[in-house]
Amino acid sequence: MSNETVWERPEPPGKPSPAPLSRDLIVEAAIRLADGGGLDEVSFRKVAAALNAGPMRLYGYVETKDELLDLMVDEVYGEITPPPPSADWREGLRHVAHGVRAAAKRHEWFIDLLSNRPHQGPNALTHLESTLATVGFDDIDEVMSAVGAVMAYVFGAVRGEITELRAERTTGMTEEQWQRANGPYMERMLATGRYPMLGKVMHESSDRDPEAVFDEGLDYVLLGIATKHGL
Amino acid sequence: MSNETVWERPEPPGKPSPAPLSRDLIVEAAIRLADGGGLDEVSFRKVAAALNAGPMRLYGYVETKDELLDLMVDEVYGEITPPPPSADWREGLRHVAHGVRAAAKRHEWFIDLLSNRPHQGPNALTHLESTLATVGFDDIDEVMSAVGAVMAYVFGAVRGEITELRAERTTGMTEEQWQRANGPYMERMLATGRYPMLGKVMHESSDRDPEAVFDEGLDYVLLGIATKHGL
DNA sequence: TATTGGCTCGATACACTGTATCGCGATGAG
DNA sequence: CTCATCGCGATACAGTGTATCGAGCCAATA
Repeated sequence: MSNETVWERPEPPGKPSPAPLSRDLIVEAAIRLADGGGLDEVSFRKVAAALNAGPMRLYGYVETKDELLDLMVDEVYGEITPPPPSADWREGLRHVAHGVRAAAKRHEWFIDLLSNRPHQGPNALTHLESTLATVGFDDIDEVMSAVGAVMAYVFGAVRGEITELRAERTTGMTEEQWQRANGPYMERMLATGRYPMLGKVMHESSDRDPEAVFDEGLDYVLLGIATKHGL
Repeated sequence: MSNETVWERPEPPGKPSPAPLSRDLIVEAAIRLADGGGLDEVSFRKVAAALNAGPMRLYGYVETKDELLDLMVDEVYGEITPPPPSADWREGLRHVAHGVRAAAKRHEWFIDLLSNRPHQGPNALTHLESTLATVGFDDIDEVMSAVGAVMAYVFGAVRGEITELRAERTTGMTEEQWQRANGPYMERMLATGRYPMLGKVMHESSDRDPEAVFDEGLDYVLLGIATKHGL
């Protein structure tokens, strides 16, 4: 007869697992889903299913879907390491910029959630605090101005990168396929002769490492700040 | 007996008006709805209703909703006037930056549609062409780099402005109401003592004209470009 | 111990979305 | 006048966020 202990009992099919839930577990699951398949995968039904729960159960922990999205955003802010205190303002801002870029590349949906609501979560505030702190200017208005400009550039640049990245992925994997898909349309456009500069860009420009392009733009901003404030 | 001609026959209530339709009419209606009530107002049903048509009728002119959104975006690009040929690169880029900002403020939904797909509509291409053309650098890579950095900043900055604007509108109309609504939370946060710089910003910084802030950031970028390329 | 109260969970429902399918009705051709 | 064609839109389907409410369980009280 077989009455050995079953160490890993398979869940009875009817009631999969009444695992305890928490905000963090929900946010974690939502992020995992979003990382895997984009923001479309984040619905209360799908998140709940990923946690073996009914959709309505989530409302005990999260008021509304917008709140869940806010929590996801704040979680990403928490992943970004602050600049070391030893860094001067240029190094510090560069550190922050790269941190945001890296986080946004890990979580492509992050950049899509920027327009919804201003980010006032604890992690976002900590992130902002450390960013402000790394810029040691005396005049607080100058600090805000510099940080604001850098952040605006960073968000704009990262969004551009991700949009392009998504487009490539949609059309097909390779650059070559993209050329074949959008080539005819662009060729027709260029053939009209109304876009000489665009033609030059497409034919003569060297396609460079995205990170180098990002850094070059960032350097413009930092250099401009330094020049203007005489640093 | 009354058999006079009825010159203006009221539409029979069942069939309001079989007005002819076109892509442009549809896009125009969609933009009007979006301007009035945000992107949420743009659904095939609502757009069609605004044109006295059934929802399915639109599919004769527009393949999919994403296409409609693309058309709306391109229409906005068409509203932005190119810089005058006489402008040097700084004036030209400033002109473009202000044009984009103004357009995005007229159509707050515009900035939300940037992440979806790269903008390859005819108006967007024309816009890009004139932007490239206004930067008369010899090296095409330098042109791209400068234009890319400026556009990244502009989109990031404008998005920030609009996000803030929306937040103010959501919480309530006035700044004072906002203070009362979010004040307690922020005060509690600041009271922890973990955000000294943030506290300084909130208490000591002068709240300046958004356009001046935008211009200052833009000047950083332009100044950086000029300095780096020795102009 | 029996009962009752409360609370947690999720099934159901509602209004809405984008879009596929298909039948009706008007319009043009023979 | 009849027939065919085709554009339109009613209907349907799968999905969304979320309000409502009933069932079931757990704990405390009689």
